[in-house]
Amino acid sequence: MGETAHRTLRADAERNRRRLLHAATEVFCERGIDAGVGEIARRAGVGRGTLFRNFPTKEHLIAAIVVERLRESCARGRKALEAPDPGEALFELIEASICRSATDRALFDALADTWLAKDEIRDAHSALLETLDALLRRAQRAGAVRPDVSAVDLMMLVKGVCEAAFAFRHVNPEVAMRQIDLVRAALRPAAGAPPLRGHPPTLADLQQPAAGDDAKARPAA
Amino acid sequence: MGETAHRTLRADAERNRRRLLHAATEVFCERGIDAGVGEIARRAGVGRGTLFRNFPTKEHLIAAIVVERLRESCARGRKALEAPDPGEALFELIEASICRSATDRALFDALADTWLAKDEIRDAHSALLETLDALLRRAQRAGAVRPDVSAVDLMMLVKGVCEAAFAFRHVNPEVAMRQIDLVRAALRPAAGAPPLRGHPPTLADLQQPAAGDDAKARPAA
DNA sequence: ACCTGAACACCGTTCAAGT
DNA sequence: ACCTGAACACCGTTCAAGT
Repeated sequence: MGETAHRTLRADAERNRRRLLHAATEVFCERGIDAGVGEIARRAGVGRGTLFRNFPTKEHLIAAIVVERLRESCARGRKALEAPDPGEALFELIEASICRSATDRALFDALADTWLAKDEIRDAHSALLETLDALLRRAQRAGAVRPDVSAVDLMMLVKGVCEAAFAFRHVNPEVAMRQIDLVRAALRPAAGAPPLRGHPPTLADLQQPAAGDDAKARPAA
Repeated sequence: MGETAHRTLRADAERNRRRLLHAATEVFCERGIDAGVGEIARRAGVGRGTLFRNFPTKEHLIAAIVVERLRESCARGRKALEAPDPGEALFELIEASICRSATDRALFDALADTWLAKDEIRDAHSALLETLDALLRRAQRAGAVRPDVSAVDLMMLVKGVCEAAFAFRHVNPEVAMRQIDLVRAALRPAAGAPPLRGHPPTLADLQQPAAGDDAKARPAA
């Protein structure tokens, strides 16, 4: 298992795959996720058929990008584990995530049940969550973060803030900073504040095979 | 100006319009926003053409639903202004929003610049924000909420939490409760905590005509 | 093996013909 | 005035023919 697990491709095929991923990242950032696959293929300099040879479907192409971002984020997290101040290491990672939310938007979009159903994404996501958990526990041991929050709680909070910050990226970049400050305040060890209700959600909670899709999707009204 | 500003429709037309809105709300909740307009028309018992006579485009149909939700939410906010405890009135409204996020998802999706560009949505959104502002100031005067957050800060934070809660609605409903508690902690008047950086974003900040679309949409990479 | 673009199916939208 | 469904354009996906 490792980097070259994907059975070796012909040189030109490998190059096309990389070009497609690069072009797709660009195009999705510019025109949004609904951008046509035709433009992606054109910008990558290949035929439309080649896109579907490398990625069985548009969703798979998106998933590949998401996995890339998840892995990068995980790597940043592991580096942060070596930083001297446990609290600041965690907060700076959060801050970086929020600031990168323009480009990493796909990352956070992927943390919904639809996408987590995909195996590769779920695996990369688990790895990230474990790293986040290590960072969080370290910060908690140092007394920088309240002890009752779990990594899943934190991930959800940050996901939300990132999406909100992204939605308003054009109108006022300063609000992102303020959201970060609010997250810090939420995580601060509370003096007389009540603890979080319920019990801390665990990684396993997120990995129940998404019950929806066609099982019990009927709404009330 | 008022409720019957929309010039009177023929009886059957008015009925079709309502049926379409109802069917669309249902279908979007079940199958998501990408559900086909064909199914909506079928469930409403009208031809596809009728849908486009009432709503010039699928986006307009969605916008109509969003405006409905924004108005409802605004009404709940005004009612909360009359509740005795200023702090709890605000927090309960937030809690209600998060719990309704499954059905009100469209509401929060609409608080991105793309949608705020639409006049009707922007107006309904302004009204909601003004109500929220009144609730917030009242809670701040009562000392229940730190004085440096603005209604826009709060709206963004809640939007994020709602979307995160929605994304995990199937896996663990308890996490929503915990997110609410985190929001409460973030808003608590902080003892020795640093104030939010920058200056409080105002309603006007959100209403700059979204600069994007085709002006300066070029990304870095 | 892999690439390509014409062909297919699907969905949002339009419009000529109906009442 | 309003309704309808066939027709159009567009986009994701497939596949027979090429190298």
